[in-house]
Amino acid sequence: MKIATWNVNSLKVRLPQVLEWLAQNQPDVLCLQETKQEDKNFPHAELNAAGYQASFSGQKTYNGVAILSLAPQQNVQVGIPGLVDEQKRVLAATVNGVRIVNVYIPNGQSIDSDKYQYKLAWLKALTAWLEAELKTYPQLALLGDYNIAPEDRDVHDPQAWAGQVLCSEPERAAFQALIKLGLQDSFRLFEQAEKSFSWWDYRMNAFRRNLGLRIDHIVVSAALIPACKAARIDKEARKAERPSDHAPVVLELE
DNA sequence: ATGGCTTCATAGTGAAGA
Repeated sequence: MKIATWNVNSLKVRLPQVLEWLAQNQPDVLCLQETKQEDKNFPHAELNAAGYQASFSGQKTYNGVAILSLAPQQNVQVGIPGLVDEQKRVLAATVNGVRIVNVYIPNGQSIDSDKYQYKLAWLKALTAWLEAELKTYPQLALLGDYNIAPEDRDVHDPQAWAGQVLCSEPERAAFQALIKLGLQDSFRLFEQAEKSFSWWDYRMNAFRRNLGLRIDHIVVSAALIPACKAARIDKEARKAERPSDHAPVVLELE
């Protein structure tokens, strides 16, 4: 089973690239973030024709998540139960017995912003929900755009980013709080190249210069660890014409 | 250098992303 996550920064713009990526990679599950598309405009037909079923929770302009899968999805859940949030950032479904939780964690903008406080409160709610979700679904993968670089090695210039949003201690502590639920960052289960990133700014030729951050993750429960076979970031997708600023992250399971 | 690029939105001295 191959599962993946990709912040596509507009599914409308990126649909041809998503279809091409599905054809080339044949994932069992692909979680999308920043679809920026209302549900009424979701491209069912094109994805179905490619062999994929889809659940989705979108809105105009911002946010929006979708889960694409070859196999049927059960117990689809939209949003974090009990959290009042207009922003469409969470979608969960069970596929082949694995609980897939797709998240677009808030960006936070800057540490002195209200959005940063929203991010931290949101992460607290996510963690509380996942603690319960893990009891129901021991085989669980949390995939998505976390908007957190967990360690300095996930940052091209740790000194420049020190204390900044995406790298601040409270955000990293929130990431570790998720890990403490009994989860692991699947990317780090395997040897990886130094300076492996999943996002590069559109500006300043950042991709060509590999000035990036690793902020997209696939974190898995203990029960799934033995099944993990390989993890990688697909930098090729970032080289496309008119790419998303994020690259897909892929985990292969037995 | 608080810029730079891309998207969606509207026609803004734009907003937001990361």
